[in-house]
Amino acid sequence: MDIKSTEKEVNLLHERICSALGDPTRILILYLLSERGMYVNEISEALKLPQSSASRHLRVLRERNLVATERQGTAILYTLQDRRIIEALNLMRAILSQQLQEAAEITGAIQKINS
Amino acid sequence: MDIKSTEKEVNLLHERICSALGDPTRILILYLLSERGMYVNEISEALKLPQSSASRHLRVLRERNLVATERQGTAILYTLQDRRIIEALNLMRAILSQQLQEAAEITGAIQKINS
DNA sequence: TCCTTATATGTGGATAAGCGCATATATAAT
DNA sequence: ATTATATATGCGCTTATCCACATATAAGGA
Repeated sequence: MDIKSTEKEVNLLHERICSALGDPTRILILYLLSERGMYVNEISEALKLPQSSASRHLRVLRERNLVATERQGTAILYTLQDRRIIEALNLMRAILSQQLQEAAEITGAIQKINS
Repeated sequence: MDIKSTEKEVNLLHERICSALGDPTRILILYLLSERGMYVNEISEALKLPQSSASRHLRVLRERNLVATERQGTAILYTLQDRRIIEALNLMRAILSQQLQEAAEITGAIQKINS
């Protein structure tokens, strides 16, 4: 039951996307960009981040080809490279909301027992 | 263009799934489990991991409700909690394979120019 | 050219993640 | 009770990540 080395390489690449998603701020950025392209300062204001932090997070996303950039004068517009990343995030959101619902049901059941 | 605090909380939870996916070994484990339930030692052998590493990775996945456990005698069977996580991973894989394809086309074009 | 705006990066410090070794715990069998 | 098997955890170490401050770069306008 071994994993082939080629498959391992794909999964290593795979990990490049996943670890980019491993930071909550970057998830928020992706959701922001899913609505419209934005400039660095817009993002840093929306998320109340120091400009340098926003820039660095965006760099990670760009290095992993999750966002694209386009210079417009002195500003740089960041946009989603591939909207399917939002689909992937929404799938996780669906899993989460089900977990939360189940947790609430358990909490409710416990409260019933205790009352 | 502010993010509501409730939304922020959801995204924090969200991050719990994503950061679990942020490790290549855990991605491999999830793919293994997508085929069938497995015991810790099976996983550690398949991935050539020390038993303690496999156990720790599985704990992370369990704490985030991505896998479920069931004791069977002295062994513990790990299974996927929600197959949609594999859908999410496959979406990322699709994004990746497109990126790789585009990269190959660029490489090919450069080789043509240079020849 | 000098100044302003927008973005990127160098740096240091704090925190977390991952690893392997050794050891502890839990179940089952003799 | 002792032993064997399967899994989990304590520990120290190394490495990676994130942050915020200050500074650098890049483009545009006066």
